[in-house]
Amino acid sequence: MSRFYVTTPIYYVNDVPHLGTSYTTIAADALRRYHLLRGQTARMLTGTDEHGQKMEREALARGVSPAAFVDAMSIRFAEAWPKLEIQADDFVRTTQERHKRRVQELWTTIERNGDLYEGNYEGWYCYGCEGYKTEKDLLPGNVCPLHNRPVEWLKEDTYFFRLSKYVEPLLALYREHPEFVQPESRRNEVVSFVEAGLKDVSVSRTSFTWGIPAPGNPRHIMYVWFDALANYWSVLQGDAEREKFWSDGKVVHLVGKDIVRFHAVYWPAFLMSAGIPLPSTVFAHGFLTFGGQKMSKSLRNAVDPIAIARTFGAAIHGGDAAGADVLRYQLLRAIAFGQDGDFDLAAMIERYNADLGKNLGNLLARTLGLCLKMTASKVPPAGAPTALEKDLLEVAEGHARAALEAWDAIEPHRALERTWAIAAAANQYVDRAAPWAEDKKGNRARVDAILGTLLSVLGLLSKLIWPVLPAKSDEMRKQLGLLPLAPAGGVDLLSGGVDARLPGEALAPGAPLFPTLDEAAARALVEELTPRIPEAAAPAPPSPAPAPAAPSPATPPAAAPGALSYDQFTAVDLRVGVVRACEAVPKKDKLLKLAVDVGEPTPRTIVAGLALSFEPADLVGRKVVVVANLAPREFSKGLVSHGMLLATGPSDKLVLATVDADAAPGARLK
RNA sequence: CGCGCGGUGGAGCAGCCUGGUAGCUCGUCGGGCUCAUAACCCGAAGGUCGCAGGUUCAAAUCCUGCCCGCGCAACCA
Repeated sequence: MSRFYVTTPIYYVNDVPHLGTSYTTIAADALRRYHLLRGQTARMLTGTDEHGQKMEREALARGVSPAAFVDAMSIRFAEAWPKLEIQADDFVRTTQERHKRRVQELWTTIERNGDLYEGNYEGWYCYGCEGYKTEKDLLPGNVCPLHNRPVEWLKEDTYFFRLSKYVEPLLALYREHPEFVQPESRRNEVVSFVEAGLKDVSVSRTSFTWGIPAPGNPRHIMYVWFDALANYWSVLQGDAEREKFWSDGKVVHLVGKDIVRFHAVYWPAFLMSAGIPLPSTVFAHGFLTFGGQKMSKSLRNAVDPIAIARTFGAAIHGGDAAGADVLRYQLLRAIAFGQDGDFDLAAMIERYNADLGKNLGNLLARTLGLCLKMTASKVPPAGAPTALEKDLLEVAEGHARAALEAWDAIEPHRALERTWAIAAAANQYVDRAAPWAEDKKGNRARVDAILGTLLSVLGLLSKLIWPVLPAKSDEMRKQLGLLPLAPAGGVDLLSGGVDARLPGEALAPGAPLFPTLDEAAARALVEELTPRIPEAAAPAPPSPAPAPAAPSPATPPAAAPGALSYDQFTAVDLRVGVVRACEAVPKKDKLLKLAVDVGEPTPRTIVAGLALSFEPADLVGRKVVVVANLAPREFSKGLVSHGMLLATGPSDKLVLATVDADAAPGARLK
């Protein structure tokens, strides 16, 4: 019996379960269910990534221990997924002992095989940024552009992994197993990245403690990616049956396209080094937009997939599970898996009405309605098939086969397209066969043959939809007088195509499976589900006053909003400046780079978004008001602004704040 | 030379890897049926597959160049 093992990335515990992570996790669950239906032993893993310096800081900032902090955060993920009808077989947390122990073993193996060596990571370190800078990030004189002060050359002890050794083995892997990275566009990206050569990577840090210590040298904490990637493998270890998923199964890592490189380069290299078999496939899906808008951080937090499921479920009188099913369907049907896509509420409702309501739902309702009238809601005796029945069955089984192939190729959108083609064919068939006309003619045998065929096809459909719409599959099967699917290992429930039903079995017609939403209901639903983004996102009118260079999150809302103390005001160093030179900034069509004399030995470089309102030449000689003590801001390599000009108006009709005639450059405003 | 994605009937998309009558959903128009969730079925209108070259018997599909959108990145400091 073959094994199938699918994983999602482990989500950074400081994040929330949003639409993007839900998308990956739903896809993983659908694949798990598909393989179960095929009689395979299928296993799905998701979890949370809980280590790292950022986590440590975050916890300390709240005055709690990192361990307590991640406990509280992780549970939000564990609790979210079942609400979307996702049933992971395991939920890994990188802070779990079972994981840590195995990662340390992995480390030891790699070290023993000679692929780890101690060295030190050297670089320019900015204490302000708390991070290393590369040469190109720096201004002449090795000054950090953000903090306007010199960086220091620091050395930190670290272990390196000999990634450079694996260029050829990795290229061979991609060549011999083109399915290892999918889709192909991502594979090309990875191949060209590796072809450009690989440098050894630093895999430990000594500057923080919240992580897994290196065996034998606990001063070193494993770099988070080393720790995190290993989860897919670590949680299977120690149990003979579970280990077989890795050693003798198909292993699929589902990832977002942003983290392909880690999964398709680092991870297989680690495994090669340790002599552990490689996963079968790293499949990268695309990114989602929401109603055509990019998923900004605030939007991402505002769009709650669980609320969408709940609200939709209520709107169709089906409960949370029904709503989750519809969300799952929309995500997997409307977006080509592997490509970027848009999630649009109105489109979801439209597709719900069309595909789920009018096509599949109505097919079930009309069939059961016919049976109620003509067979007393019992499965009729089998009848001799005519060309109509043969055609339908042939078409249905052809689509079913194509759907299975699509699932095998990890193309849920195609699998669903083919599945729904069966329902469409069955609707056509009802019209052609016209059982109501046969009934009027008193042609019992024909009526029985037709309705029996429809019931069989509906039975097939109830199975094909199960990976994506598990709750609705159960409901549909109940109405058809069938038990809910409970795939048991070893039996391929989809190999048989259309199964005939036993005559006499009772049907149980019920409420519409997918009641359609009329225009008013649809509008109300979109209205209700459209996220309200907190006021921060509202476009602020251009203000002549600079925002105070606020020590932001430390002091939250308690203080009177907007009111500055006198001291705060005087902290803003406003000075008179004279523009000495001005030029456009290449490739930045809104920006001008100015040299402004503020009474200092050399004019300051200030970058301002004035290009839509002024020609560079018109500004030379103008007297302006400058915020002189604003933190420097880097726009691109080497282009740093040391101050801000005051202006007002829309961006294409700005008016500069200025002062009367006599003020000298550098004069302070008060 | 920053990275990536896209441009296919009115709207939204698939097809492109593995060239061979341009497909799906919605919308529009006409008809049918009456079992069904104002549903379903049939038919029609509507497309220079961004542009220009090239390869080929044959190009939406492969190659080259260009144009136009969008996302990311450090574009109002």
